[in-house]
Amino acid sequence: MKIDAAKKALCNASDTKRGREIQRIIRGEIAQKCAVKYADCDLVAGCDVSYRRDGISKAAVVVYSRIKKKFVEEVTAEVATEFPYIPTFLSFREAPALLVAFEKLKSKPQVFIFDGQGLAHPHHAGLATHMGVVLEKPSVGCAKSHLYGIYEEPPNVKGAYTFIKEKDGELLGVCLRTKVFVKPLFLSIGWGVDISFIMDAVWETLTRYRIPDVMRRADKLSKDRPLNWREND
DNA sequence: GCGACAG
DNA sequence: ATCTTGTCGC
Repeated sequence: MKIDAAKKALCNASDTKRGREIQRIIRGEIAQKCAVKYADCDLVAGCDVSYRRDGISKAAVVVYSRIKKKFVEEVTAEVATEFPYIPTFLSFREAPALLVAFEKLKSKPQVFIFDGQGLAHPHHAGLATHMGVVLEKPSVGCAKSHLYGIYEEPPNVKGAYTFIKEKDGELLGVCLRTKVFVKPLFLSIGWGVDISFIMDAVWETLTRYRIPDVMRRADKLSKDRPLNWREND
């Protein structure tokens, strides 16, 4: 799929100062209303990135067809890791590899799920929101731990959830118990979607594990090593 | 000043 | 995220 050049430029920051400026721009592009209904979507993409000590970042994107009830495409991309991991600046570390992978996609997913926050970010510019704006596609944040927002621990029952809110009460996402006796997930609104949308998108491929299958697949694929892989370089 | 801090 | 050994359980 093609990606707008101007939008791609919002994925690179020389430093955190510039990164914060970009996040302010991203925040300004957040849609006020849900433009698409999950029920009308077919292709859902799960996106993840792994990092190796040799300085390579590997992005993986898997596409699930709701109509066919199966995965229909997988792509990966490796690029040099340029940005360090700094809390609240995750986008600049993961986006470069993800963009290369997205451009390899033959299909056109209508929904993108990321391994991080969306609006549940101090500047409402988490990875999912950031990429949603860049791709101009509905996006969902699916994080394994908390970063920002006020919430309470949901009851120990599968499906139980609580809301994650901004200090002023604005809804950012939900803390969802996907499995009993296991830490809950932190879902948050990315771009162009609402609370029910992100709940449906994650629930769609949730089985016996804590993480939805679409994200587990992307995670595994991003960590796959070539067959002729060898220890010492 | 102190604690928190996606992956 | 990555690294890393053993261990518990179906």
